[in-house]
Amino acid sequence: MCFTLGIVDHKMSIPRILAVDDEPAVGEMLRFILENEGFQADFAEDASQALCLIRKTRPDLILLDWMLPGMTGIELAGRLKGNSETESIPIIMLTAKGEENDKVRGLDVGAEDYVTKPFSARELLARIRTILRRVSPLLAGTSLECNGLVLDPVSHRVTADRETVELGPTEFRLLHFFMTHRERVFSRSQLLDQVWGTNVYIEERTVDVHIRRLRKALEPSGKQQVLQTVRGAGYRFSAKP
Amino acid sequence: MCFTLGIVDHKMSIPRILAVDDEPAVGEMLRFILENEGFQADFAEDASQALCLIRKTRPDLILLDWMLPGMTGIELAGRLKGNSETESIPIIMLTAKGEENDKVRGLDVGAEDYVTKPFSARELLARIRTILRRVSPLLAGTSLECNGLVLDPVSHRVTADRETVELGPTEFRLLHFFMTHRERVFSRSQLLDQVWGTNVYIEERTVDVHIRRLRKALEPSGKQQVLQTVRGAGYRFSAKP
DNA sequence: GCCGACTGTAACAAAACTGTCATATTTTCC
DNA sequence: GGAAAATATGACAGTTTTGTTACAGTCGGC
Repeated sequence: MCFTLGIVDHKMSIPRILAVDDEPAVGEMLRFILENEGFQADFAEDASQALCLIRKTRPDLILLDWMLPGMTGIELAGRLKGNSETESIPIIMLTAKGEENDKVRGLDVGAEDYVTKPFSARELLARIRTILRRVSPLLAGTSLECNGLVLDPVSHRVTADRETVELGPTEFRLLHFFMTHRERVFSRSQLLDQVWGTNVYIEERTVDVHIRRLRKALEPSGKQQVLQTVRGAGYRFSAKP
Repeated sequence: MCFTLGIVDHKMSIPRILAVDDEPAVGEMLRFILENEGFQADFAEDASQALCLIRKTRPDLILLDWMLPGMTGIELAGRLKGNSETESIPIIMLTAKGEENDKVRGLDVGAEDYVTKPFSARELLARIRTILRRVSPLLAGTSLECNGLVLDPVSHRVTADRETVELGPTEFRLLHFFMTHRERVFSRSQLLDQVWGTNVYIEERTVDVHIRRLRKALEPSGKQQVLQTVRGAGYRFSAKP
């Protein structure tokens, strides 16, 4: 079926998320977080703008402020859920603290989840992933790509020019971190903090060893050059030589 | 003096930012944004924890919620600004919307800037950069440019007309220093102090050698002319021939 | 309890960087 | 033009940093 094909096609690309909030600052914050995580982010300030964008961009998930001028978030949610074209788009409601009882109404109206403001970036992302995984597994993994090197967090798989690359857990996390923080030097100690976790006391030279393992795993594909040594400073992931 | 050496050393490293907010979700959000941007981020939930962390980590900048349990943010700010050890640490106050008049009090107490919640990540980062640039340009980490010659402290990379220039650590520091202090002559002894560090006793002629190496590295691009010899005085970085 | 995969550490090898010196080369001033 | 001073250049050996490998301990599954 052509329609299905279209959907499938779409599902292979980067998840598109629409944030709706009357506060532009919140919108920018959301967009920052989402884009940083590799999602495609759109932002609408009110319900009509949201509807327009939904029609145009067909988001895979919607973050919806409960309180909106004109049409409230709940009304908008209800309308989306009542329309066969849009009813399958999952919605996460954003509610201000203390509006707990509203959450029931929000859920009643068909929202998949709700998050109270102020929310933590990590929590929000976790919920987004959970829902995307449930609704359409192929989407949840914002797969990261860098000329032929692809890392898919969901399937926990790395490929170089379509060839599977075998990595241990640490190497995977290391590569994931690098691919989300490109063109930037990190000292061994920073890497230990960010990839191993804070307050772990591990020899700095251990980082070298894992870099080595990662390079070795990438070697068959020639992609090991993205992991660059910056003498005296640390390591860097970069597409440029 | 040893103390001075420490400071100089410190200024070359990554900016450390402390966020203080009684709402853990906000703290996580801040940390997420800051770390993602490459800052070193710490987080404190209350004033006493903040004081402890300030003593321990010596942050380069503090994000301070106006409203804190126990001691308010303003009180804490006042205390920091009253202490000679901490008075030079810039503070950005985070105030809730509608507390506009409080902003004056915040500034009175010595805060460098204020941001109203909810804030946009981009805005917050922009203000942080502005302040860091003002307080200590070396920390801000924006890339330096001079007709085609670009030095990016973040990726620790130098390019001349888009072509990567390979530099050793000392040459990198030397160029970095020159690009942040253009159109000015420096004697060999000044350069040794500023680039190598104080209390290092090294032959002055050594500077010549590193200048030579730097020039050689820039030669392929023809950019070596920015490093000019000032006979009898030292060296100068200049865009003009 | 055994096996295999994974980690961190240590030790050695290789590579890169550094400071110094000896020797050109240039500039300045007489 | 020539001497003296200042700077440029190239080579070298010591040092530091990084690469690489081997090994032992840990953990989970079977």
